[in-house]
Formats: sequence, C-alpha cells, structure tokens
Amino acid sequence: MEQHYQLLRKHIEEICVLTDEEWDVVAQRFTYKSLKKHQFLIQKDQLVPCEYWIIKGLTKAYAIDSNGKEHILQFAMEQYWTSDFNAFQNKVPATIIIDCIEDSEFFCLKWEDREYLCHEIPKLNHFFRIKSHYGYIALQQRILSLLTETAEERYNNLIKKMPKLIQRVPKKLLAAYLGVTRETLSRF
Amino acid sequence: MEQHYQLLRKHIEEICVLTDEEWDVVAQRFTYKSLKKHQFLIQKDQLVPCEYWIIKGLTKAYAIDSNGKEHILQFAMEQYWTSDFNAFQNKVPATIIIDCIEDSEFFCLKWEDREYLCHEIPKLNHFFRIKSHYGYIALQQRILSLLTETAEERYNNLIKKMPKLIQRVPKKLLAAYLGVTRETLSRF
DNA sequence: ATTTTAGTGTGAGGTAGATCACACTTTTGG
DNA sequence: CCAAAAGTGTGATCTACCTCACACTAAAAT
Repeated sequence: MEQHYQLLRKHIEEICVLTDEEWDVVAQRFTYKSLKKHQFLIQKDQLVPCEYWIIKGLTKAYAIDSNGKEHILQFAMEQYWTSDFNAFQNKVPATIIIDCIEDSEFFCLKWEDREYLCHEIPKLNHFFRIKSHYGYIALQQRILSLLTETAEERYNNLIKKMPKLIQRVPKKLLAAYLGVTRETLSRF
Repeated sequence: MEQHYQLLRKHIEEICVLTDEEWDVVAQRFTYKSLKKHQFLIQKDQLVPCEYWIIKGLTKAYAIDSNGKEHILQFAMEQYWTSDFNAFQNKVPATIIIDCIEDSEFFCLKWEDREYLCHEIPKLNHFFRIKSHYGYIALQQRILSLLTETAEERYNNLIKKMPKLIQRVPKKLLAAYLGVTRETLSRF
C-alpha cells in the first residue's frame, strides 16, 4: 500500500512538489477501494461522493442511449482520474455509468476533502486547476476529431495515440468510444 | 469602461466574492481590446499570449480540415472566455483560429498575469479551477451529444439550449458547429 | 444605387456507415 | 472440463447524411 501512496505523490508532484508535511495532509484524505471486473464504480441516478484516481486497472465511463446502445466517454487506466464529474461537482445524481473492464484499485477523494485540500494547500488548488485545464484541452481535441475525421481515421489515430490501451480493450468497446458500430470497425 | 470592469467583477464574484483590494489587483491585470467583424482574435500558427473574456460581441473558434472545411469548436459571446487554450497554456503555436462574427470587445489576460493572480489571490485560483471544471463538463456533454444523437436531434437541442445564440449566428455556421453540412441542416 | 458577396433552399445522385443475420473463436465461470 | 457468455468477422441490405448543382434573397461594399 505504501508504494501506491508513493505513486500518487509522484503523480501530483509532476505538477507541484510538496513538502513531507503537506503530503501527509494530502495522503490522509484519500481512501482505498478495490473492485473486480464488471463491478460498478458509479451507477446511474446515484449520488457520486468521490472522484477516483486509478492505482491499477481499467475502467470505462459511458452512457446508454434510448436504443440501449452504449457510448463511451472515457477509458481510464493507471494514473488517470475518473468520475461523473458533473454529478460529483454539483451533487446531483449520476447520468453516466462507470464500471471496471479489469480488476481495479482506486484512491477515492470525497468532494469535501478535495475542497479542504484546495483551501488548505494552495499547491493542490493549483494541481487540480491545471489537471482540469489539461482535461478540457483533451476533450477539445476529441470533439475536433469527431467533427473532422472519418471513423477509420479516428481509429488509426487512437492506435497511434494510445497503443497500450488498444491491447487491453475489446474492439467492440473501442467502437463504442469512436462512435461507430463494431461491425464497421472490424472492416477497417 | 468602468461599467465593463464592473461586469467582469460580477462575473468572477458569481464564484468567489472579492474584497475591493483584491479586485484592484485583479482589474489591473486585464487589458482592453476591440475588434471589428471578420477580424482575427487568434490566427493559426501564432503564439497565443492571452485568454479573452468577452465584454460584447460574438466569436467563433474553429479548425479547417484537409478539404478546406470549417469545423467550429466554440461560439463565445458576452461573459464567455475564449482562446486556443492549448496554445495558451503550453506556449505553442495556435492550431485553431478565432475570429469575430460581430464587432467585439474583450478583456485580455496574459498567461503570466493569470498565474500571478492565481498565486497571489487564492480565490482567483479557485475561480479558474471551477471554471475549467465546468468547461470540462460542458465538453463532455457535447461529446455525448455527438456520439448519441442524430444531427437533427443535436440541432433541436441546440435551439432549446441556446436560443439567443441561434438568432445571432448564420445557419451555415450552426451546421459547422453541429457536424453536418448546411444543406442537410436546411432540410430539418 | 448597383454590383459583389454571403447566406439559404432544394433537387438528384452517391457513399460511409448502420442494421440484421449468422458463423466462428475465445474467455469465463461453475 | 464443459457449458454459457462474450468477442469477432463477414455478407446483404438499408439509410442518414454528403456532394454537386443551380436558383433565389439578403446584406455589404464601392
């Protein structure tokens, strides 16, 4: 477990270096959680108390449309943050679902604890601001890719950009992320 | 001009209330800029020194694909922030273009000044963190809408969600935002 | 005031990708 | 170890949306 905490510290310190005292305050606020493949991290219509940092494993965040089809918003693996950020931030019931593609372990941070840390440790406020900003930029890129590229181009770019992910995710889920059917993807 | 500053203060104070002293420090860091319709706020391949808060007017942020077609990432009007946030944050040349759909006025905030304010005034750090977070959530919604809805549904939802915007933007630009051709949009 | 230029509507035909159906393989769980 | 479930490939057909073409209107520009 201690080495998991060290990983999280390292992750945060890629953006801002903490003193040992600061780190102690931070580490105290995270709790550990472990789930098996297929178990839910977040279920629809439930409140979302935490955001989650992935120690190990792989999750998908998705919505189900009126025809029962799954559309994937995010794959998250080691060192990624995931949650229904809207539900988490605004304390409303979840509109997206997150479950585990592999057995997974998480560090969980409650909303109150995040706000406490941001308030007490300016560096953490900075950290989350920068993280949010990078997240925003990544989503902009994804929107542009949905607007400008064909499904096949999106698939090829995903392979280039996240080769490790491709190995771990069944193609039918990649299709649900790229916005095509699995049949179409299999013809590329 | 003074009333423009008051608007900006009010905008910031929707998230965190400032003392008069804090506001003085903040206001000093913004500069004023005005552009006519069709003029560029950000041009491709140029460095992006600022992010922009719109006092008055309307802009579009877009990319041009290999076929010369325009794809719109964001419309921004009064009280919105706009920039090529990737270029701005990482000090790399712009990959998107922003120009004015109407005559527009801006408050400009340089990267160094934003970091200065975030560092000196924790409330501003908080403000930008929350803003980024909301931005992230809005883009997630847009991705879901691109993945799950037909073009016609996206159009109808846009009309519901931003009726004021529709009045001010030619339909061919709405089409470029929704990811359809103007011909298809005109048949809905 | 009149000539460009930008915006819009609509027909005809083409295409990327969806849908449905079935066969086959791999993984999972008891 | 075997049955059930999940994942994958491929053919046949269908459709939402694209492309190209042209006509008309509204708004800028000189």
